[in-house]
Amino acid sequence: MATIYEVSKLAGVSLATVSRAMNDRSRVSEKTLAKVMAAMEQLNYRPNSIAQSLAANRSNSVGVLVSEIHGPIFGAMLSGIDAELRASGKFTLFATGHSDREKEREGIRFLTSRNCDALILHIEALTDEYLLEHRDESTPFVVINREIAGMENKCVSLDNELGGYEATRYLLQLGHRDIAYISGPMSWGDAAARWAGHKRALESFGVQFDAGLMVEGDYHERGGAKGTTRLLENGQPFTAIVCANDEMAAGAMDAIRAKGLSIPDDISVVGFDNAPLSRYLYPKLTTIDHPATNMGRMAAKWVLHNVYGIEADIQRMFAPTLIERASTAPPSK
Amino acid sequence: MATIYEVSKLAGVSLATVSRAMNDRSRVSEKTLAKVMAAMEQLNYRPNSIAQSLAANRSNSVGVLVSEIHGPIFGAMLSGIDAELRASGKFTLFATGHSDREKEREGIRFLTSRNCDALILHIEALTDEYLLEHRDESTPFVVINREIAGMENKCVSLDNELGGYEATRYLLQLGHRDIAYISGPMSWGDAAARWAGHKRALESFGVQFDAGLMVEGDYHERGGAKGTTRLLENGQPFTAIVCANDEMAAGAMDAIRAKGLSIPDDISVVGFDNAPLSRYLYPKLTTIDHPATNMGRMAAKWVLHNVYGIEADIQRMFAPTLIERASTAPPSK
DNA sequence: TTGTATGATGTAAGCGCTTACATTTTTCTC
DNA sequence: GAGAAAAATGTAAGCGCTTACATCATACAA
Repeated sequence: MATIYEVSKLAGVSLATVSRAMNDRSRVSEKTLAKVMAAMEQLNYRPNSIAQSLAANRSNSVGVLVSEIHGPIFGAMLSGIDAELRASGKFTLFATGHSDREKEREGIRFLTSRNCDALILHIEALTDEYLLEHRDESTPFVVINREIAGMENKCVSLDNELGGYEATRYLLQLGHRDIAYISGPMSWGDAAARWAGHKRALESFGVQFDAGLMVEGDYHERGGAKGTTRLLENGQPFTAIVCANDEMAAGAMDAIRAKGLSIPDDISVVGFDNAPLSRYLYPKLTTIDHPATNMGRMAAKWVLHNVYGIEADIQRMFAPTLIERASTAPPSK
Repeated sequence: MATIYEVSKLAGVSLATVSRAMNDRSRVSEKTLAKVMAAMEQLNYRPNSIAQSLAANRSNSVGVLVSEIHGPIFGAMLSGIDAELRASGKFTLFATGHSDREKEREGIRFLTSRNCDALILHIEALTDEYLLEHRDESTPFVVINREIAGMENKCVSLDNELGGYEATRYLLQLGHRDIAYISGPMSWGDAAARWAGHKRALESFGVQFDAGLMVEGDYHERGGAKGTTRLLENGQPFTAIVCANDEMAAGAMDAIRAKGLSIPDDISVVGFDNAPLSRYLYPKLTTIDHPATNMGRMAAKWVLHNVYGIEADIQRMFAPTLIERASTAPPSK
């Protein structure tokens, strides 16, 4: 493999000039630039990116830590990150945190040990406090899909409260008044926010909140099914149910059908995330779209802007939108 | 950040000894090792992995090129790769190829430009010829989910023919004899193999293959729906349909229902891949499991073994298995 | 004792770049 | 056309490691 040294010799210039020709063309005369380019071409020269990193003390790579890559939205997220980063010639280093506190910490260490210039973190187990403590450490990071008080400027997140609001508002507008709700684990920020949005929607329509129509779920299909069964057997009637994510909605649908009820004639169902699966449920699920790809892009842009000084408009907060499909209808009577 | 130099000074030994203490303990006396470790501890020394890469001419990172990360099985695949690679301290560099020939080529160049020690390729657009031409280039690679004649030893793949066989055999065993088939694009190796398996199953049960029951699809939901509609309107009766992947099966289900037929009572449906969506279809889809995670792990092991000399058992070919769910039943009459 | 393996450690030359600073060349001003 | 500013180029010192080779210490055999 040709090195910069050979190029400089062939072009009849110094090392420094070749380096400048690559990194800062403005500081090289046109004639020289042409000579250098020709020499590079002739030798099929490819700069050694590792050597560049060492000399420049910048690795041009950013680490991405994702909780579970096979989850419904991480693929989309990673895809957005990759697109944006690659367009600027930055490498994406990938690692998984498995929603486990120790593994997430270890993942960060691992990525950091490769001298990443920045980190994009999609993590669930590490506490806000931990992140706040490390906010000023040498490797800068953005947190994606999570809102941390005290470091909002390092967060790219979804307006979950608004999403929760929109989901319920849609049902209210259809005419529903008895609306059940299955939340995510309430200790998670997004679950709490979605739930808060639900209550705000009820309030704004003057509907009294009924504690008997709410169950705390776990964001999994099983939890959705169990919660729905419980609500159904409670005796408290309802004509619609909002689930704090699509997987629980899938479970809810099964549970509803298992009771011999039909969707949406007897009960309307709304999910959250617009995960791929939501399009395949029967009937297709009305849900709240999670702009994961765009959020991924934005996290990448944040890094490009804040770490590499590349011009970019940063949008921290994303507004989710309702996707109307077939699992909802006006209440039957 | 402390460097190896400071460690050597504090420990009262030379640079070389510290380096050896890190890389090849056997060549350092116990006493010295202890001193070095103590010094490292005291300085909170972390080796600079970039410098190591440059000096050792090995980057300890492997590039992974995936066609579409948000597709149904790539997440699982990447997850397996990451798990295996990280366990050996190797970094995973990620890039996307978007199933486009030029982008895949560019993705390989991009990854290679970071001096990856090896590449794991999940690509669709680049031709066998291209890969064969580059098989002996400086950066070794494995191809995942694809079987290339002439370089089988660099391929980790699924026995698609067997999968196709199993899918149809299952229906035959249930008693079906009129079995429709929607293939993937026949120019793709896996689509052709699945189709071949289907025909072999028919043969082995002495069922005459009927060209009127086969449609070439595109691996997408729409294609599955359109193909099924066509078959249904053909007039040629059938009691079961095999789709060469789950997305087409989803489309097929919609088309079948649109004709007022029921699944599985009127028509049984079998998919292929066991993608997450298959569990959410209604009724839940009987399908062929694609062991993507294990194949990812295996591709990583291939690299660990062939590039880094780490002991590992390599299995090139994976056998898919049938997952029985609710979309299939014996023919009604 | 001397000689010779053997093992432990040190010396120093890179790996292929970037970049501060020095030097040379060009351009501009009057 | 002299002098100064600006632009282009060169020199050389690293960046933080690995590793071939040299050196030194120790153990053991004859």
